[in-house]
Amino acid sequence: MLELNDVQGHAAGRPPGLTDDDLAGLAELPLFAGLDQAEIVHLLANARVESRPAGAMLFLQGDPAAAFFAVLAGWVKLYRSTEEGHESVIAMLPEGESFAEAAAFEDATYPVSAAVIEDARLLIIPAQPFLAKVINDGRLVVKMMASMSRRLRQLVNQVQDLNLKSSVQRVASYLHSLCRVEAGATTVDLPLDKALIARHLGMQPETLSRSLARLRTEGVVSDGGRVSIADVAALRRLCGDDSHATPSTGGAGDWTAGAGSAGRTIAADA
Amino acid sequence: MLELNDVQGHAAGRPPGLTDDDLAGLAELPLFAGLDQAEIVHLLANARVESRPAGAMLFLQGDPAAAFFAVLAGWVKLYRSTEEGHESVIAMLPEGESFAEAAAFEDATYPVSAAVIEDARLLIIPAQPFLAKVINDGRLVVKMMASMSRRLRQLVNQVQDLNLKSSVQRVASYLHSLCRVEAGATTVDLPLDKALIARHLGMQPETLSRSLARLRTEGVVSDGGRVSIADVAALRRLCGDDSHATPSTGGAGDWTAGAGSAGRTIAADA
DNA sequence: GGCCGTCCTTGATTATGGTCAAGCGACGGG
DNA sequence: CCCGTCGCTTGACCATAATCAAGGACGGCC
Repeated sequence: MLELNDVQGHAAGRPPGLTDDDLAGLAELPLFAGLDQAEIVHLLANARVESRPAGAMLFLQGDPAAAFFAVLAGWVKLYRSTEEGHESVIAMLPEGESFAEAAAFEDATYPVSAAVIEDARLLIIPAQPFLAKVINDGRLVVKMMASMSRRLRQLVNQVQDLNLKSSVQRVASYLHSLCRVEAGATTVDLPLDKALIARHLGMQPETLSRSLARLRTEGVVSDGGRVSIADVAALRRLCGDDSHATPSTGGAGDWTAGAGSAGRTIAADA
Repeated sequence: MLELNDVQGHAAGRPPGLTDDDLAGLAELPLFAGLDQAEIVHLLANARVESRPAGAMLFLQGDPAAAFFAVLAGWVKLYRSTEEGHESVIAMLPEGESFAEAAAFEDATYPVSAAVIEDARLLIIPAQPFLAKVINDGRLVVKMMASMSRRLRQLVNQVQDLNLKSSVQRVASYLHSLCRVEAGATTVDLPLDKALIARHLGMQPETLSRSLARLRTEGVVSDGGRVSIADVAALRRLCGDDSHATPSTGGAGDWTAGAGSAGRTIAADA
């Protein structure tokens, strides 16, 4: 468990350990988009950078939410688990994603647990000082809300997909979300363990395996972590995202946050 | 479809049709909690009240989100549907709930469709003027974010329940969320059609029926819309909400928004 | 190289829930 | 009163995915 309570210290300068690269990355976060570096550094007074190895717990569901986070490098998962060992992965977050803003700004507890799934560098931002600065700045408020709104949409998608898509369709949607092209052939790299992806898609690893096998007849060939797709348009047709009223959110089911293999999924923002 | 665009008019007084009772109800909304009536009325300049019969559509997924809503009376459902006629009910909202704030404040589109499921009176609040007032008021910003945060938690719960609970457990959780007592025997009234509840719980009506039948052996007897529960504590044990780290969110799986039979589930808020 | 991990796949079996179909009771209208 | 419809329940059957179990590929390590 991290020590989230030492809020004191270095009120002025840049958080120790935060590189120029990091700063450039943060500027891509919806939360900070459009701000210049000086403003960002000002907001991040009290923040700090920490490295955590894969497997490290960041917080448990129910912990008091004193801080929120940004992933500078590596991957983090948000999940819930039952005592029988079953777990539901709510989100897998790559470099360039922030999380737990919503929980932190309330004086509430984290609604999920968070763990590092690939060695990570994290920016840890104590909530209170950050919010004090944000609340009186209209621009920041809008960004903050936009961030939360994005999460809401992701979760709505997740609920809908769990309810009315088959496992094959969910896998197809996930693969489609990894594609960087609209049509034709392409190849994507699975960013993480298949077991983890399976849980994120709400299925067992065996089912993911079988789903990929079934997709082979549709021109989707997976070899290790590399998946080659003969026809992205055909793949999209398999997703079942026909809905009948969704010309909005871009592509397929939008399988959660940072699906893009390299992170930086970030949108230009309003 | 409602006409959301006539934003002009009655910039000063109380929205026409808004009764004292309504105002008292609104003061219970997290969004308005702690504000006096004058402030609320000021915020609601431009808002208006409309009555809609059961079955009326409020907006479709993908429509531009120009306004958000509060339910003054009746019930509204938020849902997604596929062209095959399958639908996933994201939320069922009773009197005293507001919805679509998140979508409206962005210049985005609604991520779900909304329809009246029980004759309703609605407060329709055009987003732009409302937000202009909110953004510069720290108190309101906090409330707005709290509202969105609550929604996030609900959705997280919904995802987790869909992932790792059986249909019987989901029904048990739902029933438990309707209980007003912590232990002992009680009786609850199902606020809506069983078919609707089923879809909200991510199952078919037949499965809901069968789940209730299975619960009969556990002291849960349903007769029409009335369900008598022999032992609430025993019911809670069936929910599977053991997680191993959730002393927080009060009771069981927290099956979405306004579960309380009479509406007014509202929390005191921070 | 040989061994033992982990990760992934595949097969066989089971269980959960969806689908199709029939039946029942309540209600409302002719 | 009869006869619709509607909402709900029940049954039979089937599809999907979970579970249990085994085996294979790969990589690290001695």
